[in-house]
Amino acid sequence: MGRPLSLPDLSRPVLEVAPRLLGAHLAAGGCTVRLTEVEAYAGQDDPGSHAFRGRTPRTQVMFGPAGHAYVYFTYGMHWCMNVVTGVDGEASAVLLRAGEVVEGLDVAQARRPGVRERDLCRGPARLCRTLGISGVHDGVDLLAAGSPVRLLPGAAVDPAGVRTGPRVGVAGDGAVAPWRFWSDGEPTVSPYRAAVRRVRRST
DNA sequence: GCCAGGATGTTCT
DNA sequence: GAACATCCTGGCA
Repeated sequence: MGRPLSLPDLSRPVLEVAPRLLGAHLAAGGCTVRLTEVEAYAGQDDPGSHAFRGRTPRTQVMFGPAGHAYVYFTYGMHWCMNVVTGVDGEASAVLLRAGEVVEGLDVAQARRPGVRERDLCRGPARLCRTLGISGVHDGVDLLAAGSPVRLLPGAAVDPAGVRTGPRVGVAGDGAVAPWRFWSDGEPTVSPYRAAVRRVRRST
């Protein structure tokens, strides 16, 4: 702590930007969230990225300039939000996995009745739901003053408290880059759940 | 408390 | 047709 409160240059490489987004604030839907867990997706270099197989209508925002929101719909009912990083055309982004509500808690709890405060933004889909983020926010400029979703400077995080981990499920030939970043000791960071192949109900 | 399984629609092969 | 960067509910310890 104690470092000046400022946002990282989002046009830098995603693995550099991701840890520096911890502690930043995300304001939307009358609430402000302090980011506590993020995950980097490096586009062409990450088999787990939506953009790995190339540009599609769905992922075209990831290929655009940094500072925009890439919001996608998954599992039939959940929205997840990324912050596009890197230079134009690189398709890298940072998935916002978890956060803590620091402003507008009453609004958040009204939107999510019965949910404990620490669970409001514990998980990428819950974070979006609590903030009211959906597909209409796909591609918005997070740095524009008039945007419905804004990324703002927050509380600087002690680099020593930033923990990293390789993503399980992504096969790496040799060393695997630490894709996930989270603030140590944050109750809003959920334990990692190994990817399980879902068995679909037979038709 | 933890674990297993179902839900639900868009995207891509 | 199958996968999917997930969440919620119910059952059991």
